[in-house]
Amino acid sequence: MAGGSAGRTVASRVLGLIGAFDASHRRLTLSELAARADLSLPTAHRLVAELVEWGALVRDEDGTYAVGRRLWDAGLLAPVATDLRSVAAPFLHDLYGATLETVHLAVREDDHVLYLETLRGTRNVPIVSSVGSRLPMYSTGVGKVLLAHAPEDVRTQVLSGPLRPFTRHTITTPGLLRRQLDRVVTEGYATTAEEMTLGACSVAVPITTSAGVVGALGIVVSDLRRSRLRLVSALKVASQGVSRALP
Amino acid sequence: MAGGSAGRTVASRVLGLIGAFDASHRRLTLSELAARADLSLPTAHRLVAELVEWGALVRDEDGTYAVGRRLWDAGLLAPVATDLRSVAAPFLHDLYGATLETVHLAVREDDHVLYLETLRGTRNVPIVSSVGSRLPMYSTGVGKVLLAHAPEDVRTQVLSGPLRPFTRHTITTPGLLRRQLDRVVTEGYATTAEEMTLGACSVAVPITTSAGVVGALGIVVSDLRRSRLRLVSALKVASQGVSRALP
DNA sequence: CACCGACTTCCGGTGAGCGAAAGTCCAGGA
DNA sequence: TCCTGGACTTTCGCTCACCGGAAGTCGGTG
Repeated sequence: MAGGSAGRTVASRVLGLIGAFDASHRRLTLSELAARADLSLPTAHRLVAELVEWGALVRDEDGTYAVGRRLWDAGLLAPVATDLRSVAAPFLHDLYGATLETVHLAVREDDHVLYLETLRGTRNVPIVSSVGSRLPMYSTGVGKVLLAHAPEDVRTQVLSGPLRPFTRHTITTPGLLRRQLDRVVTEGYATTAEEMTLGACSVAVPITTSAGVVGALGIVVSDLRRSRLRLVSALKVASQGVSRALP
Repeated sequence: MAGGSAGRTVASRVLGLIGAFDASHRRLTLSELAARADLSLPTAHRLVAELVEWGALVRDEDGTYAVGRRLWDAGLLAPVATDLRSVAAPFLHDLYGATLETVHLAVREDDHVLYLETLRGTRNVPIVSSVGSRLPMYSTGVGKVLLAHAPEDVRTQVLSGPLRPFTRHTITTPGLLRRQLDRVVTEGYATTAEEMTLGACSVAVPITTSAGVVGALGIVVSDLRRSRLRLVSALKVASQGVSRALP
């Protein structure tokens, strides 16, 4: 068997096909799938046919492929902070009802924020996060909260890593960021001002249990100047509620 | 190679392992996985190790396996009525805010109801449905709505199939059920009274577009007698809103 | 300490899977 | 109409990844 294909297992090829999809590639043609999974066209064809038959992928009438319902089912069974999510759900709704702004529940995953839930507000604020998306910690409200309460090695790593600017307001100076994080701990909440997306500001608070900070609640608005204290109060109430209801 | 294992593809074994998990089997030991996927222990061991390495499964510290974060990610990319879900989300929140009861968004999948979203109310009403669950159509509010507006062959199939009773109030008489469905069409909403679960009643209305009925909105309460008309109004308002916002 | 059940590793035979190549299909232009 | 190019589909024979019996490991238990 020629070249780089030797030694790869069938399982890895199947997983490669599934992993070929991502948030910006929800639909792929067979050729794209083959290329992204690094498979020859016949191999991709054969495996994809089997995945479609099982329901892991679906083939659209225009010939493109997408993730299928059966993988959707399987994914829902993943124990991704299930306790936190189910406990927090009603409080997220309360927050949404009280503010009508975009509300987030997030946890730390290594050196990124993982968004577990987002309730999208009706106002016209640009939102880049959605359920399942991972964003940097230094440029988001929930991220700053989680980073401020993360173990020292994570904080060091993020602060010493490249702080890529997303907008002209993104904080790219480690010293300034660290001072902000210190203040997040003492004041109990974090804010961002157009640091991830122009036109979007955010506030966030930690969810604390006896085991420490297990997640963060955040709200995204177009302008913080007037509403900051009101939003912080609402977030703190919700966060207390979640903490109390957690096992 | 001996026996029934011949002819099976590696891909089918991998998918069998993923499919071994379901709502009542979220965690499985290696032996259970092997048995449920019909694999020998060494084969299961080898494949599972590869799935864990990729992130499709996770191994808990107690040795049991569960669906991993990477499959959760992939599942979120599935185009499972994404338009309907995103459009309906704010209206579901409105409904929840107005009633504080459990709110459902569901579509028909063959002869079952598939629950796309559920917002769980704070009242103490027993709820068996959750996102991704499939329930019969004849014993749920959203199910009756979707069945009443389903193609005739689906209606016939459900009515002639076994109507298994879940409680003593489940409707098991095809004639009675058909009369109810006719009334659902004329009155524009469906109700159930402890037909799926004792202590849970429901109201539901269709979401209608130019292409016909594309889904249903439902509310679950402990008692319908007083609030029926109020809930129907709220549901109809929300349903109109979703219809208008759908592409 | 022997036993048990569950998991892990080893290893030789073999058939599932690989990709080159040929075939099919369709859309767009000459 | 025929040609052309691109994308997908199918065939086929070689070969190496995979399978499972068997043996090894490990922790718990009487």
